[in-house]
Amino acid sequence: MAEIQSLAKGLKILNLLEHSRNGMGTTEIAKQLSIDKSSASRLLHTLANYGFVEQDEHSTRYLLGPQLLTLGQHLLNRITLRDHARPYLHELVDKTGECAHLAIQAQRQALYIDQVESTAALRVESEIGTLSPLHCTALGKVMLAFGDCPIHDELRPFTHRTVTDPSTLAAQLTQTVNRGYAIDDEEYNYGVRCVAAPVYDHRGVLVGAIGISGPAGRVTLERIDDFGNVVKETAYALSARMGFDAGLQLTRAAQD
Amino acid sequence: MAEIQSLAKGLKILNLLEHSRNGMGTTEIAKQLSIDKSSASRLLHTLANYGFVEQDEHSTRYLLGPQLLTLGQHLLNRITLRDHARPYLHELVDKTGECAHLAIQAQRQALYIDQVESTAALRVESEIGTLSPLHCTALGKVMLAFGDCPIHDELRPFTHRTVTDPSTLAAQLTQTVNRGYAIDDEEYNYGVRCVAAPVYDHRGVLVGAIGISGPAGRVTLERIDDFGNVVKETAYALSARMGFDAGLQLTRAAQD
DNA sequence: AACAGTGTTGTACTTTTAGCAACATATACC
DNA sequence: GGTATATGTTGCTAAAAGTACAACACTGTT
Repeated sequence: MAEIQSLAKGLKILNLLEHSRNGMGTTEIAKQLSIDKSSASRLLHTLANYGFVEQDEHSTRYLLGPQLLTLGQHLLNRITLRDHARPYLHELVDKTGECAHLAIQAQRQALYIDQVESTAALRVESEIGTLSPLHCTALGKVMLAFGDCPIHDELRPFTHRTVTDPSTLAAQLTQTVNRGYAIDDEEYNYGVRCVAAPVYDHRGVLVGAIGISGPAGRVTLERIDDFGNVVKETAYALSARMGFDAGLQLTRAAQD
Repeated sequence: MAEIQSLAKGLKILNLLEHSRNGMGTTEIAKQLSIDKSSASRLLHTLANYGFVEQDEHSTRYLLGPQLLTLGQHLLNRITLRDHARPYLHELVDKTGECAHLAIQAQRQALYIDQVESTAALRVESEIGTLSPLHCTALGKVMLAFGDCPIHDELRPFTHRTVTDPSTLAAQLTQTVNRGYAIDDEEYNYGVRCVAAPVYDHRGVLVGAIGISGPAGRVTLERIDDFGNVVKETAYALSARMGFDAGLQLTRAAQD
């Protein structure tokens, strides 16, 4: 197996910088890796050009760059969430018999990134990759209620049940927080009710929402609290799978 | 400035993989970067050796690797908002000649966590670590306008200009969102005007605010829009430094 | 079974890179 | 201030590394 040595050296530099608190100088890095100062200098410039390292202040010491953060976050938020969520979506389908969805927030909307269809004959069709408004979908309301995005846009009506009054919506969101799951009662599509709950990552940051949606005839208002609790518990299990630790929040709050 | 080309290619692969949800194959990567399959293959092996990429399941497609997460997290823990903000506070002082501040939200108040004093003779004294109300300071208004915290407390007056009417404040906050910066026009301390703008982190979450404050004689209402735009742009640059990418949301939506 | 599509190896060619300087700049110490 | 020590960057050429073109192994498809 061939190795591209120049690349390997660059990667070694990154690993080296991880273990230094205040950054390292060109010479220091060169010594650690047993390469010449000039090589280290050129490697560092290349890394800096792509944002993988950064020169601190007076163009002296090098630190890890923001690009690593971008890539790392990207990895964390996208790849893991969807993969981890899949079995939980199946679990929801098994327990409720309805279609299950996973969404994240994007462009102030809810972006559906995964879906597991129920085997039931009457099922709600939906497409992965579509954007839906936040104020009238269960997944969207979860993001408004548990997330950090203020309500910027107008509350456009889609059905006669769509909540268009901000204070009514605010009250609903408070209720949503209290009960731990959000409801869409035919507010986006006639004949469709949805329930959704928040998914957190290891830092306790809201990363998405999972939920179910089904015809109002099956997802009745009498049963909706049972559905809600199932979704809530499943979402909580998924959060735990993502490394979320409820105790962590308390610790952090105490610190700040 | 010399560039190590092999290293650059490896880094380009990482950037490429960021924008693909399901990973990419060797051939696909090679085409995108206009390099040979064999080169791509060897570069990928090297990246994989150091954990920067990973082969998915049946040794076919490549994905971003866990090492990026490690480095990214490391960076995140190490570098704080305050460290990042400092040069930008200096920049504000240089450009405006006024005192610059950094604040975060804590306990429903604005907590001043850093300050850079201007060299001007008439300067506003302020102490790091102090808490100020949200409704009558520029930094606080930023948090109300761009953040997620509803207005809980009563709007206590500090000067005769303090806004105590909730709907007036709400209108001001809408205005604040539209123009991108907040103003405190002698609403907390007589003779002091402040301007502040929001700072976001890599996830697009509001993490704090930076702003300037100075005597009303220098920070006049005529000049306040100029100050505002300077603060806004500087805050935006700081956000970018924190990993915030305004285009990210669009990119994400397009991919899935 | 042939085919189109991957991904990984050999090998000779040629380009890039490493190492050695010199240079520029910064910091410390009499 | 001037010398000394250390650092970071830049020319230059030998030498080593990487590239391209194959051939090969493997998969799934028609």
